[in-house]
Amino acid sequence: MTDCATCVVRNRAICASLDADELALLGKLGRRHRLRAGHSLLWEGDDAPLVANVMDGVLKLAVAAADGREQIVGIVFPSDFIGRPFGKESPYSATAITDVEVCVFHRASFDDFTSAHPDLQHKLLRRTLDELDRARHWMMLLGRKSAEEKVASFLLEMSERLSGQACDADAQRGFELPFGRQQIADILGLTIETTSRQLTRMRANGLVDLPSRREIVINDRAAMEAIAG
Amino acid sequence: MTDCATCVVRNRAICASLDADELALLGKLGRRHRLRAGHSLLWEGDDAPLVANVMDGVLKLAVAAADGREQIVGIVFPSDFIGRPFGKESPYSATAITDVEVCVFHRASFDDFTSAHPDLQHKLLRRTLDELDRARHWMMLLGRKSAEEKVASFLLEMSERLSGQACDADAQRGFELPFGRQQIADILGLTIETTSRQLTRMRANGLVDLPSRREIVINDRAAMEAIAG
DNA sequence: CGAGAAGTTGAGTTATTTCAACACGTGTGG
DNA sequence: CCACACGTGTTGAAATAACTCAACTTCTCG
Repeated sequence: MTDCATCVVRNRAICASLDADELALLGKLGRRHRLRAGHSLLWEGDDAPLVANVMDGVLKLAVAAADGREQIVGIVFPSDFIGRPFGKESPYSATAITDVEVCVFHRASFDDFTSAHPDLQHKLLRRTLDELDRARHWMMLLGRKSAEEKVASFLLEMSERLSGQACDADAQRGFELPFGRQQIADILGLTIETTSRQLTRMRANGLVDLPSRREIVINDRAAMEAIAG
Repeated sequence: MTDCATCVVRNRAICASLDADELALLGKLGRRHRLRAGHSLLWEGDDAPLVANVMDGVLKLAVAAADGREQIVGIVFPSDFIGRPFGKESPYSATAITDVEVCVFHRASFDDFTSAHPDLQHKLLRRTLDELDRARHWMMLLGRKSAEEKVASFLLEMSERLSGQACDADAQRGFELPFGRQQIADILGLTIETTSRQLTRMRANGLVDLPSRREIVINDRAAMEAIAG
């Protein structure tokens, strides 16, 4: 049994809509679970018997082609929800990018619980609507933006989403990506070489500093926004 | 006042979850409205004071860049839902592609009604989850597929969604697109020329017939699926 | 310290875009 | 009924952004 009362993401996750009694009930359904970087929680095309809340770490949602091409279609941060409630196989895989801690539920029992708790369902609807907006916004990037615009947009979005709690200006200027270059390429629909070249060029122009492989410092946010288009 | 009892899409739209009394209530909130092809119901970035169900016709959801580039991020068919419940400005425009008949609600009153009717909310959640899956699937296409694969995938998806009611094999082989070439290009993240060339090539290979500008006949579905990847 | 993974850089190739001309079809007015 | 003009779609040639392949460099970690 899981102790929702001490959950680190409780006030940000969908569970925030529940009162103490409901939380206790939900706690009986959930199991905390650790996942090492590189391991998957859901597989594309497989029946998905579970849903989950992320407590710590980052996961990617990805679709793969037969020949190995991969497109990352979503990034899951702490307090985000993973999975496909109400039936259906999972249309994408969910794989841990860092070591991850999740709160896992059997899909069927979570579905039942959700149906009985309209507030939870409402919270889930709002989140899904937000995710849909984000996905559609990303479609514009994938379909119509140049490599340079893609990288600039990516850096700006990550600087915002990674700040999370600490949303002061400093945290947004410098941050550490949880992704390697190949993963950035898979998010942007580019090759690893093009991604690397764009970052190098931005560093040469003084737009960013790259203190280490995964650290990014945005020197000129306004210029970056102008490039992102 | 709108008469939901005689609505042509009632059993397919989200309203299907409602009983007679609830339908009558909802009917008081809704207004039927006609929209000519080319006119918009929502504008990107504007506050969206309404939501709607489509009764007849087709609309596009699109995101535009300052320089005129456009990406279509969703296609809305009869019985589909349009709009962004629960606040927020509309992140995309919704524009009629054919003449359209919609059932429009003030967003605020629709939100209230939804909150009071968990079944409706449940239906809305399921639809939003489906839309999210579709959008993510499309992200793979936009980010990783070649022009040929894009066009093949598009034709197959349209053959399925346009069949709608008449889902016999004939209706899926030949169908009439509600889009012009430019709109197909905006859906696929290509130029109009590339789109045209791919279609011409498919006709030359005997994969499709193009009896008129908007008609498509898929001759070899299996081959088309192989190309779509 | 050494080996392997991850990232960068360069040179050449290619898919897609861009720019421009042309074809088709349809509706209007002479 | 024909001519013409406009919107839409097609085709061709040239330009280019991004990809591919390959070598090299830099980190990371045992």
